Amino acid sequence: MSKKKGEKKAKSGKKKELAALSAADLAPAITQAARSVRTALSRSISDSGLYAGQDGVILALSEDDGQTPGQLAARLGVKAPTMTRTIGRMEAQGFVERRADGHDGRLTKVHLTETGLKSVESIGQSVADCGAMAVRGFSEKEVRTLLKLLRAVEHNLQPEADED
Amino acid sequence: MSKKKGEKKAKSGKKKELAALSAADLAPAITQAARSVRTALSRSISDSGLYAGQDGVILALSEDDGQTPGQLAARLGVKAPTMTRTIGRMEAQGFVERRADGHDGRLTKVHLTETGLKSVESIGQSVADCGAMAVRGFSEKEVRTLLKLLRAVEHNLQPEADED
DNA sequence: TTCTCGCCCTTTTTCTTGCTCATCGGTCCT
DNA sequence: AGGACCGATGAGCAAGAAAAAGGGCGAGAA
Repeated sequence: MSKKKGEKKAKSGKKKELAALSAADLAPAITQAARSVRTALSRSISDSGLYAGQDGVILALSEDDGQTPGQLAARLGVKAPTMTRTIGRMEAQGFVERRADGHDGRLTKVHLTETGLKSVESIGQSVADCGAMAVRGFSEKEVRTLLKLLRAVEHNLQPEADED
Repeated sequence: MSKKKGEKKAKSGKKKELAALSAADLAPAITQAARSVRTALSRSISDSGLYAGQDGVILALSEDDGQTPGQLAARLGVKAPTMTRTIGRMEAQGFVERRADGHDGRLTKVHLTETGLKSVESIGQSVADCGAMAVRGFSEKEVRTLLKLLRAVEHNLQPEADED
């Protein structure tokens, strides 16, 4: 175990290489961690009848009902087509419903149904439970640090937020 | 595992509640961060002709050529069927090739082709570049901390690795 | 005032990854 | 041999992205 590969191609011998090696390990690490979280969350919310990715829609709607698909997509960090399909699936499942906006005919408001409303608590609990399990053994400070770094990573990767 | 939810998010003003709230934010945060990483990486390696998720196969094979799909799946943290399909796609793209193992007829060894071999450097560079961009502005210690916490999260979420 | 063009939002389509369940084939043990 | 086991693969379902189409609203021009 701990098969440290040490050096790779050894192009340059700068100290920056150490940082680069750590950074190179970050993409796989975050990908795998996210997969684990996604899988665990998927199991937790499967008994509520929905899939991973749908929980965010429920929770976002529970805070502000009647958002448009575009708003939901921006809020959850996915693209509009993805949100459209997710909403369609959830509408077929009976969790949400689409309503045309009276003022703007091109807008579609998404509302929670009774079923969706009743699932809010369960979903929130599942998300919190999953998160709690993920940070099991973490100190308060570590959790906050992880959150902070995660958001910083996300911010660094935003194409438009490039104020550099 | 304690499926007990017990307390809600309303009463009981304990310090644990704060942790629960932070933990509840973790799942969305890590999901979004991973999406950003995945998207950025996808863009970086798209000019090499492959998609997100294929980079790990190339890099894993560049370290140990001739691994089986099962080994690759375990190494990259995905399930075997996923790896089978990814390998099939990459084989069609000409990056890898399957070879039957002489000793065990049920084993399939995956090898890099010339094209795959030539893409190794580019892929590694893209992954490192993406990681570097993700941790832009981070100190060396912060990067290491993030890596450590990410791996701890992943470890916490392993169902079988429950030595608790 | 009315018509038309451009823009924004939504939706559709196509591609890939990923998981779960199920199947097939080869090995190894009994 | 025959059956159990392991590894690879196939089918089905869903998320997510990019490209492109459809539709309505508003602003500008005649």
